[in-house]
Amino acid sequence: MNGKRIIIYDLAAELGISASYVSRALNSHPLVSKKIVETVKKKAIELNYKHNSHAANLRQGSSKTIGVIVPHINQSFFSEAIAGIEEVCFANNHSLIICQSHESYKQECTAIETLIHQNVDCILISISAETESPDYLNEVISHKIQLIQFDRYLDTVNSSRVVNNNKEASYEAVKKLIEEGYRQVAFIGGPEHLTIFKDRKEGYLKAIREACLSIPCHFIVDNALSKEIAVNISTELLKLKQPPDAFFTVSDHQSLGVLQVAESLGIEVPEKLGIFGFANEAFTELIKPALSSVDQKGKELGKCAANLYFRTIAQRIASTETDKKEIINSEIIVRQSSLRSMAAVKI
Amino acid sequence: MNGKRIIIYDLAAELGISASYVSRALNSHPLVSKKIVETVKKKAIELNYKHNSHAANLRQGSSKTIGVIVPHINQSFFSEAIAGIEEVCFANNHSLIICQSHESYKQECTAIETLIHQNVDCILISISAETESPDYLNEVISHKIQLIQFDRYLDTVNSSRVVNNNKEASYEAVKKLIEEGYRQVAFIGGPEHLTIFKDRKEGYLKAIREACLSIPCHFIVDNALSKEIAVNISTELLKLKQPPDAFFTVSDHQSLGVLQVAESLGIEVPEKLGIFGFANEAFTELIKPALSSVDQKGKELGKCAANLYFRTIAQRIASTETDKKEIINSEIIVRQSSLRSMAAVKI
DNA sequence: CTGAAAGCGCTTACAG
DNA sequence: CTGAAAGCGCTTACAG
Repeated sequence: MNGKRIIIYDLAAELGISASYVSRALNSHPLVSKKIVETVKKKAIELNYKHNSHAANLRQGSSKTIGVIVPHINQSFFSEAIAGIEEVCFANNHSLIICQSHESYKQECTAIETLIHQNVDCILISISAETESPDYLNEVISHKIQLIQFDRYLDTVNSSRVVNNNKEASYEAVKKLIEEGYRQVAFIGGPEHLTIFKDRKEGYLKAIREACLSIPCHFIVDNALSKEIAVNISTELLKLKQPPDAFFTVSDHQSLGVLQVAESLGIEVPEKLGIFGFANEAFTELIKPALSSVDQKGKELGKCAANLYFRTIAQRIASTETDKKEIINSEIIVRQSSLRSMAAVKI
Repeated sequence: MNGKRIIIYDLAAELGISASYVSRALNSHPLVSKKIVETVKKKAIELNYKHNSHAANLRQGSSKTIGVIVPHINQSFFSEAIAGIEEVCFANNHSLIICQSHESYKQECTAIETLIHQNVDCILISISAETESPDYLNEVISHKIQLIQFDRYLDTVNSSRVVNNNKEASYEAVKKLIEEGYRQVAFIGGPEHLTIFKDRKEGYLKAIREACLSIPCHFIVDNALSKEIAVNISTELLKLKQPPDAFFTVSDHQSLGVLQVAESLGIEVPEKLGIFGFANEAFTELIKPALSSVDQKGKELGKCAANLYFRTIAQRIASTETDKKEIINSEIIVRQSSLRSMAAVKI
């Protein structure tokens, strides 16, 4: 191994043909005979030649790279979505750059900047809880980079998007709680500027309304998207004279907080308190009582989001003409934490 | 917004200066006056100019990008390590490309190929369970890309590396089990060609030897790095006439499997069976009984690994001269699953 | 079927 | 302090 990287010109010199021809051969251009393609590729391997994507990208104006930005890579839903995106990108011969916003608007902007500098062809994003302004997302669009939002999105931005049937899923989940006989179902929500959390709340409200339950307004808390906040809220509510007898939360971590508070206060779940989470994190089926939740089908959603991009470029349509809204149906998973009737039987 | 991307020449034309000067100003070159730097940067923002990293990289021969390859991004240890790497990269103005091998050698090779094509300056890798051959890693080195292995490494490859004190940690963990009075401690290990698993096994053996315990050899099982396999093995062992009274496993998922088997067989943990895992996954403190484990200090380890690279380039040393082996001390976390004495007190 | 030449957008050694 | 020119490694329209 000598010091220099092997480039197309080295191959050309070795083979006694022109660099352009080598390039075409390497790309299996139809006008190059199979025999030459083979010879060139063999020589490339022999000399340990590696294609330099940056140079090709610069010339072609496309990086064949897509970027994905999520709040956290270690949450089940996001890591599954990324697995789905990866699969599709891989099948389409594109690279993937994964960034985390860590729920911070500032870090999200940095990630977007980086991806623009990297000249990605498309950005798939699930926005941070802090993000309210559409400015940075519009910046992406103004740079002719395809933008696809998934799960958490801003509806003030014109882009394709893939989301779950959040309203319906929440409605079903809360209905399950009501069917189990819970009457005072509290709600712990997320930031209101994110439509998915607004939708989950609406689903909750619809189920409550339909059952003609009267819920005190302090049982409905928005903008509480963390275990810590959920712990504080549920502690407060459960110590009331007239406490809620169930919680529906927009994330599993919030539900986990509620569960731990119930435990420390000696309130039995599901007998005295029903709990229903959202996202079907890995831990939900491991804890006791196992937590009821909503499976968002992250992998399927990720695949769908990525396919949206590849379908668009395959059809060579400008992004603005093709803003698609796709819905992935989630699955209600009822476990012990919301099964009062079963618990009664068990005793 | 018109269709074309704004480039340095556009700025130059607008400002009536040369492109080279604009480039220098944008990079705050010392020979350019503060005033001009400011004017140029202001104009850049005004025209919505974005630096094209690919072009710069091509010219400079460095991409200011580092790649990281891990088996799975959604395991606590790896996602923490990535968070640490991210932090250091960000502080040093470098981008990060994250790839998953999904424990597959083939996918790992693909990831390495991609990163070479992307011209990354450095690859940080924790290899897949399947990886036995050093060929692909050596390929990285032969392309003058810095290679740093962390956690799971191949010692047949010459590279810097950062690992935990696996042997000592395992020794301590098993000693804790022995101190609690467990005498027939079984071991469920990982692939033997990975040194970290060999080390964990050695730590186990050392503790066993030191306590002069005699363990039947079928209590020691290698190459069983998944929950499913651990379930099979522990089912088999626990049904023996003379079953083990404790398990030490090299991952938390294996321990989880053992725990679930114990539960289904009606074997009380920790009273009749002690369990000790490894990695301190998020679920370990959520399940019941809470699982004893070893915290690998993933974030610290990730930071250390990334810093290894930045320190090297800061000192402009060829990689071969600087192969460093760094050790991150892990922390033994004793929880209910291995605390027989406490359980006795409780009753 | 094959090659010479230009150009993607940037940086930098060289010259002034 | 400032600019003209070359070049990073590739691809492709053009020409033959």
